[in-house]
Amino acid sequence: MSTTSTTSTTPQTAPRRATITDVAREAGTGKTSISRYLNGEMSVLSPDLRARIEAAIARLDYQPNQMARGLKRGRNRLIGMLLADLTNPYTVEVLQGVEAACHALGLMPLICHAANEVEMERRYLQLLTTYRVEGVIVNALGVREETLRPVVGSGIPAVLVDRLVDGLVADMVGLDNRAAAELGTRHLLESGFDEIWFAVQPFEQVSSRQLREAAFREAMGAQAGQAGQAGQAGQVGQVGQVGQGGKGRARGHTLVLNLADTAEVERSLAELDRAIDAATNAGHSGRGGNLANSGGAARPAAPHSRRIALFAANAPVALCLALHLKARYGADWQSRVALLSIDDPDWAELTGVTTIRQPTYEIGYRAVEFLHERIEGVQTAARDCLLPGELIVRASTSR
Amino acid sequence: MSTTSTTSTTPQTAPRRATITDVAREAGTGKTSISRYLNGEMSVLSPDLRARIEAAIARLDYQPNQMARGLKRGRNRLIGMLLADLTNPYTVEVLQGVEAACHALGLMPLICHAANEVEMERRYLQLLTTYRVEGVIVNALGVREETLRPVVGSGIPAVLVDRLVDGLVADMVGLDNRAAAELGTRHLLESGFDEIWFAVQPFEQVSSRQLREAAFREAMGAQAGQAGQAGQAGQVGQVGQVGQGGKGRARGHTLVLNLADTAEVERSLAELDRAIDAATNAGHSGRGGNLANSGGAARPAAPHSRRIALFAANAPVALCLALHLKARYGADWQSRVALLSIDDPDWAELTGVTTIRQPTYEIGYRAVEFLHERIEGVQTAARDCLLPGELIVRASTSR
DNA sequence: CTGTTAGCGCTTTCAG
DNA sequence: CTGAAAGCGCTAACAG
Repeated sequence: MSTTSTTSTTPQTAPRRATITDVAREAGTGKTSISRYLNGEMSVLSPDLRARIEAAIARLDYQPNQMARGLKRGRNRLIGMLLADLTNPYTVEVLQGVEAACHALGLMPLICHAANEVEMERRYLQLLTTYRVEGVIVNALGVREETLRPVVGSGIPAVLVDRLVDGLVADMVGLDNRAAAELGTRHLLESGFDEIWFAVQPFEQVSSRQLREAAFREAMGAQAGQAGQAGQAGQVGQVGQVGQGGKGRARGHTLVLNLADTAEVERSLAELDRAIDAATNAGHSGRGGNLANSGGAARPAAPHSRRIALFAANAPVALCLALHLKARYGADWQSRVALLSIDDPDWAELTGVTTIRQPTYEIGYRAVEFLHERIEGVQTAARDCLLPGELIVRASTSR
Repeated sequence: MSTTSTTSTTPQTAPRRATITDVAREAGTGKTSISRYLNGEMSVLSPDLRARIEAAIARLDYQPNQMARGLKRGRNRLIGMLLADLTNPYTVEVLQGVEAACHALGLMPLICHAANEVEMERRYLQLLTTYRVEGVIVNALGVREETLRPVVGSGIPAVLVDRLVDGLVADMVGLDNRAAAELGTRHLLESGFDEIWFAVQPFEQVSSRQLREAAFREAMGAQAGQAGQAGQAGQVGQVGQVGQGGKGRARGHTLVLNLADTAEVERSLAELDRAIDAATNAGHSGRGGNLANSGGAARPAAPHSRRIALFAANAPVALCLALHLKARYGADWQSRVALLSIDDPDWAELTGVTTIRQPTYEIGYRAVEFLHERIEGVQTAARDCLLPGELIVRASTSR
């Protein structure tokens, strides 16, 4: 690395940008006409004047100052886009839709990445407010009505993405969580798994997670025959009834994975490991040794063991599970447990994991459309736009 | 989906935000004092006045308008961050560093995602200019000096990330490409591979790709014994000399993968397949049928076959290769070819692919620091900051 | 210590 | 068709 450091501070004499006044002078006319030209009011300009202006602008390489325009007009075409976590492929994809829509509607998105920090979130929201954005699209984490106060309180329209915010009434667009979770669960059930673990991050605060988890439990309860009682929701809730390998009812569990806390994750995964070993009929002795069960190294899972599947509530959770399983059971972990995930990251295809793809692009696009309408003054009651997910079956669940 | 559409357009009567004038009136003083308060010039305010102002601000929930401040001051603390492709994990990681640095330096990054569209790139650069950002950090694709003209021409400082821009002299921070490529190549060589394919996107335009490819060729040429002549660089260049399985010199090839063109990719991959099948001594009758060379279809890799490795110039290329190989050779493709990639995406660990991790966070952080210095007027000659990559050996190359 | 006075660059009445 | 004048919300000399 070569980093010279001749710190010779001397406030650069930037070749001052041309202003509307300069152009007016250069074109031998008044600022008003220039302004008219800039705003496309061509019909009100004589061809001659128009030509002179055009020339002057070119000669001076003039570019109108958006800030100034915004100040005067009271609208700057800026909207804020608050993202909880760019590390999640979901977010990036939604963003693509947002960008496309903004482009189409002449808006400029101010992208703010909270990087999973509630504090950042607050800071950005506040910042967006001071920059007088015309609206905000929010996909955040700990957002409570209170956090959104500075913006919503200022009368700045907001539309929510993926999750609702408790006290707040606002448009929201996202996945049809209930349907998606049900779709996934049914697929697993139909594929004949006897035990399904729904892994999800702490969901008390996040509506989408809540809905997914609830729908999973319901779907488990509604298996084929009679309806089952809903299991209690807790660290590790239990849903449905025990099914003995064959055709009985499949068993359902909820596993909370607090990705923000390594120790907790560790504990949850241990819980899971125990279940897998049990279901799979294979004793597994910790990090050193392994599987000293069935004599022959034949198949990893004993013949009559229960088939177990993991249902990840989103990509980050799925990745966490996959990494763990791979570390524990080796490259061949999928022969032991199936994995299904909501979200469809690139490694899913590579790894053969079944997923439920969210219509991310459209989610982003619609969000901007909603926001745009609000900005234009539409007064409709808060709307919810729930888009369907698409099941992509891969090797993991279709052996 | 439920989307009501009672489009009752009625330009919302937003509860107008309080202005500095309102506060002044409310506090029974002049705007100047308010301004002073806002700018922390507390020492110049009597405790009494100060208290009144404080109260007034709170009462009115006043928030200074950044646009107006910027207009007056001539600086708005905004910097532009132009990204070529958020889909690439590298980009997101760099962004984290950028955000952290901005936070620390009191800057607000305007993130612009070109999504691999040269046109977008131009548009955004232009836009950033009109918003009068104080500087830009550029990580772009087709950027030629010309595209950057609007900004650099305006005297707006710019710092490049990852790649240089031909005609432009500006600070740049990125990976030490030569060292990284050499590191990777040497690792492969030392691991005993007999044939190495360096896969890279078209590199004529992108300095970092160029450097990586060149360094790869050099490293191949500099193998153990005598130096070998540099192979020609072309669609499929050849480097180094043929080595017969055992201890001879390893053979090197460059494979260009134009990810933007499916057909081209197809062709390049076919080329690669042939090589793999040949090296691997195994007839593989793919869906089209091919390789009618070696008779027996015995084990995937014959005993005395050459060991072949792929060296991907970055994550997108690596992903493309991995997906293809998996599709062609099944889940067990890694027993046939080894894969090493510059960049360390999450699926690398999951999949056991060896990588060279870039110090992404630091790259982003340094870029902002450089830019900040420039904004403050530092006049030093253009600097290059080359950070080292870290080799992360995984199963793929360490059997 | 505090207020008055000019604008920053642009849009928008309101008269020509 | 065209321009002069009055600000948008805020800061920065200058005087008190």
